[in-house]
Amino acid sequence: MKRPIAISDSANFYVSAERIFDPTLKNVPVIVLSNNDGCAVARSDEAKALGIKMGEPLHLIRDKIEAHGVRVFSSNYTLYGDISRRVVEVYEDFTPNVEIYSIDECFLDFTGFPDRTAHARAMRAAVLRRIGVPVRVGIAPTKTLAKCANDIAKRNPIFAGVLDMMDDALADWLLPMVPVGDLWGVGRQTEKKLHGVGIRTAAELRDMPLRQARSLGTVVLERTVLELQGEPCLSFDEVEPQRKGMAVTRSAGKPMTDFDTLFQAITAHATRAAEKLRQHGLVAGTLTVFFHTNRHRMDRPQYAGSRSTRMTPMSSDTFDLVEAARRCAQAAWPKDQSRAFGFTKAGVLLDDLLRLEDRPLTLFDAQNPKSQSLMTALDQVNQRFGKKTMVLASEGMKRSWKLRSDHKSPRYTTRLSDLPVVR
DNA sequence: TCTGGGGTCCTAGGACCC
DNA sequence: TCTGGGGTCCTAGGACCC
Repeated sequence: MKRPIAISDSANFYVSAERIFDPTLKNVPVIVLSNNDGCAVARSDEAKALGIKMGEPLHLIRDKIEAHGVRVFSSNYTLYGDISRRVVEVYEDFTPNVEIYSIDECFLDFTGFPDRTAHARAMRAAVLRRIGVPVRVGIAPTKTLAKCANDIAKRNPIFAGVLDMMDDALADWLLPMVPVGDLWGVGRQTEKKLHGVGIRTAAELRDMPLRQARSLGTVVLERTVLELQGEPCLSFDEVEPQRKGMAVTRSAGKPMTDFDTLFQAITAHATRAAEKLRQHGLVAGTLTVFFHTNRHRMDRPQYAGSRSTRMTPMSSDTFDLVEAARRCAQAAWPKDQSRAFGFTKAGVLLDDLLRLEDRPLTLFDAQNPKSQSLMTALDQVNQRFGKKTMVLASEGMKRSWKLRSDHKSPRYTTRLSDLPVVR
């Protein structure tokens, strides 16, 4: 028995969110800009009709904005996050199993509803009534097909925002009309390759031999083919996965030419990154700093610098992160002083994230005068991990006692020379 | 001159997504 | 002159180990 998966997404979500609080925005062209007001990241249908493209730079559309009275907004992610959460609450009244996929999309388990279309219509009406945001729903046996159904419902008003594609015959009828490049997981590169072997529609991709899909693309394309055939390869997952990395990056209005200016930007990014870590209750194990010149200006000297460092111990402390970022920035700064580089983009990336409470215990820190004695440290290790714990001394670690999670039994290492003298 | 057969881990880069 | 920000996953290749 196939399990029906629905995907519900909001139309032009950021614009819809702005419209909730300002009725004068209805039926007029509206766009929402990216972080630095650099380009359009959301457009109302009316704005799309004017030919304003996703990600189009603001300076290229100024004429259109003036000529057609397009209403322009800076993005307000706090607001969008709040509205997103409320929409999910409504979904939860219609199914117990909700997987949040993005700020405006959820996968919903529609198992057990005899009339799925009616159920989806009722859900749609409830979201519109309670939150004020229009949503569209696609239903199918796999995520890829559900996304596809959602897309078809979005483009064809005849479906009134809901398309149930659980029926094979219906899928057989619709898939030949879907361009292969519109599929979830098929981007520009893959589309080009598929066109090269004569595959232009979703139906043709569905019928492609698995082996050919694998060799033309990767295991990802092979999974897409299977999903199109109705075999689920992407699992429905209610629990939010632990995030793996985090980034704070910005473009600079004016090119940054000296180290102090760049470091000011890096400091701001590292500070923001530390806040974000603490918000999520996380600590970072690796920090990377990068910065580069304007890549659209190949006539100017180009330079891209980046450096990573381990955070030992793992931290979400602003001072720790800024200090690590400073060392990285200095190390990555160009040695060639003869050329003046203008850096227009810089960022701080955090990796190897861990929940604060899962962080390796730092029991002994040779740099810290208050650090505990070796015996106290051993006591704590034994208390926490019992007799299975091994405590080793090695040249491996730089500063602190650290749980080596890659070993089967917990193992602590420290530098021999860092061991305190035990009296 | 010949040049094992496993592994693992790490990194860079590509592709895709919202 | 201007041209966003924040994520995930996959692969290939090198280093290193026994």
